[in-house]
Amino acid sequence: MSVDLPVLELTPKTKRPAGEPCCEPVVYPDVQRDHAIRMAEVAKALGDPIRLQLVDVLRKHAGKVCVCELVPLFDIAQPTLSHHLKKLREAGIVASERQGLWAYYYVIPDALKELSAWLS
Amino acid sequence: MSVDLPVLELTPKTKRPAGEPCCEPVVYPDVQRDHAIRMAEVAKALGDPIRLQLVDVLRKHAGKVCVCELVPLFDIAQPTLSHHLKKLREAGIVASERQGLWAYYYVIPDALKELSAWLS
DNA sequence: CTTGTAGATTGATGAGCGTCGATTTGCCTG
DNA sequence: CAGGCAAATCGACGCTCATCAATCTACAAG
Repeated sequence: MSVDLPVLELTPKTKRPAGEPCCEPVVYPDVQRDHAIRMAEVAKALGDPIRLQLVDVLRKHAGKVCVCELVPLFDIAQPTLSHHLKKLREAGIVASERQGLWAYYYVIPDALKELSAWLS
Repeated sequence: MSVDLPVLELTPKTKRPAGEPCCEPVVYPDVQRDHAIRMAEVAKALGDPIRLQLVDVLRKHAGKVCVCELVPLFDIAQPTLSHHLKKLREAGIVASERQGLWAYYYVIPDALKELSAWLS
């Protein structure tokens, strides 16, 4: 998990037959280590079909959505949905707000911005 | 893992106190099940810092990049890098081409398109 | 044919994930 | 206070993951 970048050597260390370079020297990653870790964290959270659809619902719906509305949308048990929402919360993609018995979830503005910008 | 969508009921099944709706009926996910699965597959592959940086290098570098140029960029063993490249291949993000001893990798055009479009 | 090298594969290990049933927590209402 | 409900947490299950050392597979050069 140690991605110590900026240690690029444009002339690779591995020996190779003289006069036969396998390819042009490569560009080293522009994305800094921290950004890569952050974006990978978001991508990982989106790496489950249910969580991706959860984010999709929350994004399409302006405002906050009650969990009790989300449960019947998916064919999974309530604790499993709660687990997925927790993952999205831990990834900083969504946030929640309690009001009495119900919990309301919403997508944090610009949470997907960095990854989106890198992808396009 | 069964996300049988289009079975949305706009009037949720769960009982609730009459006259006290917890929220407006929610929109059901626009993304079809297949698209969600496909995009989650791509997102999952990008959900590792090293793989994300690998894709970043390959994207920034026009043309194909030799594996021997990639190895010294990251602080991981060669089999581990090979493993990550395989994951990216299986996710349909990159492809490879062998020429003699060397293997060249490149990002498949438009492989990230769907996810990118959904994110923005 | 033998040696050396690039890259992929295998096997093992320890950690994490998705799922569920059961339980707990917190709040509202009689 | 007692009962009920929404949502979160717990505990357990089987499975996948990232990682490495060791091995294997092609291929090139002497």
